[in-house]
Amino acid sequence: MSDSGSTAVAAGEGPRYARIQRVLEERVIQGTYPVGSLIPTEVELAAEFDTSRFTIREALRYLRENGYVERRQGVGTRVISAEPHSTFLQSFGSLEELFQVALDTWFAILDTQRVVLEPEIAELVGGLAGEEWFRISGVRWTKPGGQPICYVQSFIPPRFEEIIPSLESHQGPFFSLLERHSDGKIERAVQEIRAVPMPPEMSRHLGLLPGSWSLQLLRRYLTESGVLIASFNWHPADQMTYVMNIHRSKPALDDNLGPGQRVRSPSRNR
Amino acid sequence: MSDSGSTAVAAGEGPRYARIQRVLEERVIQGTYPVGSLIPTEVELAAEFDTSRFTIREALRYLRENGYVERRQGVGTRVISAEPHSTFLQSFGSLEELFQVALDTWFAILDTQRVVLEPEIAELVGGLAGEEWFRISGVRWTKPGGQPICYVQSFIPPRFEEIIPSLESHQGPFFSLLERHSDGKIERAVQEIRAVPMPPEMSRHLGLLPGSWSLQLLRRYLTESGVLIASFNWHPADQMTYVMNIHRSKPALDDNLGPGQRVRSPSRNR
DNA sequence: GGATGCCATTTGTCCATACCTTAAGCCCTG
DNA sequence: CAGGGCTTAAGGTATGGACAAATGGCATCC
Repeated sequence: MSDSGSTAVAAGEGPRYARIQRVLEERVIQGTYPVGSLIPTEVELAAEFDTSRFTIREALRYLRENGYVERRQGVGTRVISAEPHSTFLQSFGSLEELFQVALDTWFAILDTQRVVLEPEIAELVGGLAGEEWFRISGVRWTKPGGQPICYVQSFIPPRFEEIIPSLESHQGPFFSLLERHSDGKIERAVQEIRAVPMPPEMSRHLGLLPGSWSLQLLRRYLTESGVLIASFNWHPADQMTYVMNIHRSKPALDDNLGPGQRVRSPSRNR
Repeated sequence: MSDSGSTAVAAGEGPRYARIQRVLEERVIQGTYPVGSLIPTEVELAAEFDTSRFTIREALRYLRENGYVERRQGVGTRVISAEPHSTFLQSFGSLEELFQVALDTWFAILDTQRVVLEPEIAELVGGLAGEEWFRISGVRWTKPGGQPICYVQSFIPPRFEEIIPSLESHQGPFFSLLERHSDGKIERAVQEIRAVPMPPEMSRHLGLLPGSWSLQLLRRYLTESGVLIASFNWHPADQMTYVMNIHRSKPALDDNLGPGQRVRSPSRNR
């Protein structure tokens, strides 16, 4: 189609570095520069395109930011992928957005216990069977005395023993308080979503009939020293939809659709 | 705490642009440069830090990439946020990752129909009540004659009428074929997750008892000209967990945990 | 008073050059 | 043959300059 690849500055519009960037990108995608190989050095490319090293670096910056190449001082620029990295994203301005409801709602603790992890639970919360963790159970409400939203059980590893009492009077998400008393910041979170029968005790607390079902959200917040907290949230199936927005490339900056969960209008029963 | 903010090059290690970058970031966070205001020009900052414009630009690049400021030629650098943009994100190398199972599994079409959208469905798929869309129903299997994984209903807007026949023999996800015949690329996808009773007809096709429950995933793929396709996936509740990984700042490049869904081992019954 | 055009300001692009840091390979030495 | 030091090559950081392009305000002209 085009005769790009010739040494003449590539056809096209826009600044020089952008044109060179497109040529280099195509060479990577086409395999002219195979994955795993080193592409020509900055000086060589500058000579080929009859430009300065500055302009070449600007073009290579794009290739690096899009995951095509990695660059190392003393080595060179190596192709690591023939296609761009991460074309779709879901973004969260903060971890609270994962749990957006927390801000407008009210949480009542029912009890706090030391519990020994059974093998099944241990696997889910990220601990070892037999360890003694803390378990805080409670119900989230729209407002004090209002509608129940979900039943919550949070499992907290034993190393936070001193913090447990202060959690009971804490406003806001538990993980943010724990993060302040932890070595490192939260690096990662994992969320698992299932449909499970609502356990009888929880049905009672939420005012549901026995045998009803729930959408269960399990979130583990992880620091470099391990699990910070793992929380189960049982939502009545007919009141909960988990919604997520995935964007191409760059998330819209002004997108306040509130990624995360939304409570379904209670009219839709079946 | 520190005496940063003085004109002397900020204490700290690393290259000059990185030190300046930290100073400027702090000024934005602290409100020394209020949101909405213009910060000093590149030339002024270069004079303040006794460095070149290049170094200042390198520092400002960081502020821009992290959503603190926006820059416009002829205007200047304006503070748009006192906190970094998008501190957590979930990344997808491709849209197929949302639906990772599709690659290793096999889809059997049960029927294709023109259907008039009822108001309730119309809202979910992103169409208007009364429109005539196409509905393709089928079952996804581990392999031909193997275990059923989920029941699928895909709703496709009328403008793709000519494509419908070729979908029946198409390998791979429908949306990728539709995208090729569409005006624009897929810009956005929305996924909604619910726990709903498995409709009786689908229970039969999946070999389940009546009254069983499902984890329902609804995905809408959107281009600039509207909905490309909307698919409902009903997974037997005890065989499905939807797992998502959220990372701080930069997604791990070598993270092949396979974000998306995983089929739970069938041993875990209750 | 309103439209138009000019001009100063500010960031965007680009150049030539220099030195530093890192990495890898080579050679010399023990 | 092994180890350490030297050389070389590459990208990383930095300077100082120059011109281009976009913007917004000001002055001017109708």
